[in-house]
Amino acid sequence: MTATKSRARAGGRGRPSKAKGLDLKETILDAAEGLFARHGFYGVTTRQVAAEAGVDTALIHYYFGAKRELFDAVFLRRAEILNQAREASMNAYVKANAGAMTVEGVIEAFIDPLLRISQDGGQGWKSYFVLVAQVNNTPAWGGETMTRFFDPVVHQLVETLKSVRPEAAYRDLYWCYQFLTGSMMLTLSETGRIDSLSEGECHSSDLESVRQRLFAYCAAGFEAVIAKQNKTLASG
Amino acid sequence: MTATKSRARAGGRGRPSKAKGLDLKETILDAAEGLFARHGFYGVTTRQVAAEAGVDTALIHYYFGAKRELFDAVFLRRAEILNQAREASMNAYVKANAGAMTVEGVIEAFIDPLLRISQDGGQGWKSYFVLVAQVNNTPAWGGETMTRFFDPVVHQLVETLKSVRPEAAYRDLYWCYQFLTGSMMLTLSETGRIDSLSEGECHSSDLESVRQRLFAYCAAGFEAVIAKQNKTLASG
DNA sequence: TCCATTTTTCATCAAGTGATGAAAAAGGGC
DNA sequence: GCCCTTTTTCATCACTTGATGAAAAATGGA
Repeated sequence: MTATKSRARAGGRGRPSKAKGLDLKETILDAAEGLFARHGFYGVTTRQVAAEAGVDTALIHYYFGAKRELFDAVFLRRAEILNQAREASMNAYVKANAGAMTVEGVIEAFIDPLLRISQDGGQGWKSYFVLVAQVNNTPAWGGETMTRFFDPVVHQLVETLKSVRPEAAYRDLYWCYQFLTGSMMLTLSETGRIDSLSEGECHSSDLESVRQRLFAYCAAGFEAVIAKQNKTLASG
Repeated sequence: MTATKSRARAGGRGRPSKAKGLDLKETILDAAEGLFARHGFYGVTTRQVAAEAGVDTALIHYYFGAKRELFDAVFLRRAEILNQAREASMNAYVKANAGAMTVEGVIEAFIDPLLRISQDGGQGWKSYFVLVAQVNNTPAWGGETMTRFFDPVVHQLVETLKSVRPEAAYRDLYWCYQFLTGSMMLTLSETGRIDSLSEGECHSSDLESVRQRLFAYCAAGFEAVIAKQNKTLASG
């Protein structure tokens, strides 16, 4: 029943220092992020967020407006950082391997920033990836949200792959991207299912093992689909 | 505000024929299934389910008890059918190709029943797959639910693959299974994202195109990971 | 036809929901 | 020190939530 009061200052009401004000906004976003990730948008109440942040309910509306706007703020906060990291990674790869790009190299440049951020970015980023994976699987408004925030970098991936394998049809590249993103999102959300399924042989949080397998897995998948479809087309 | 009254009978209250009674139970499950799939467990109220089914709210509690029990009933209804179809498909493949099984063949036997059911089973099954994909990505209780219902057939897949590639480590097979299930679930939930992403080049509902690509994609991925890990081990 | 049983409806509860307006507290500029 | 602005709290609203008990209606067996 009582609030956690973990981070907010203890005494009195009224206006605190400007620094604290900004801090509270971030504290609210952190609390909301964790809760939304665990229980989804409808599974969380503004009161829970307030309690987790150690803040009055009204303060959330003061800073963010309606509940949905709070969710959007959570989603937006890290989306830009993510896009910049991925774009930079891909540009760096293209620049460094201009003459000798491989499918696997391009895919690694696309995925690896996310794995690194998840490993080094702390719990906030872990929650954020769970959130994105959840949105990615939400039929009602998830597709639109993903499109709005992440389309450009995906098109960059597809175009780069097209330049590496000019004979590949866009249709095949988009299907393969869907397969890739499904694997990637499920992996990043670290649901723990693989832990129990493998009876301790594998661990969701072991992203180093993922790195040793996912890039090669996806690259081989892309190559196989491209080869197969071109063969089918040639013989048809 | 007013209920849809789409399917329930029009007049009077009281006990209808026994056939109608069973029908109403199914009607409620259908309505709940569609709504839960679109908006998640917390995004749906029992009143919405009642309205969609054209039924009094109290009737839902009469038949199913608490809201969560209704959800479980929805999940359970098709899980068994699904497991039987997949198990039969894999057994048939093993029997027919005892001496000459391939990784791609096994994977196809594992996935194809789901694609066929989704194509031929009507809207109810489509909703159900969205629901499963959603649960699969739910960190709080999703992993446990998936484990409870779907572990056996997954172990059957892994064991069969192990018999085809005895040199493969279980660790690799489980990781590859995770990649596979991520692709498969996202594909089955038909979010429509690939439609807008590819600007009309691909369609979520075009499962024939999926069939022509997903099996080959996953099989190549498995083979690549197995080969790479064995090479790493040998040289390490 | 009467009666025990099952199904359906109605009315309502207690708790919780998102949201808001106004007052109180704390700064900062002068 | 005074006043204007910003931040925080309090009290509360109008509504929705999941759930239930009891009454009403329909059924089927004797």
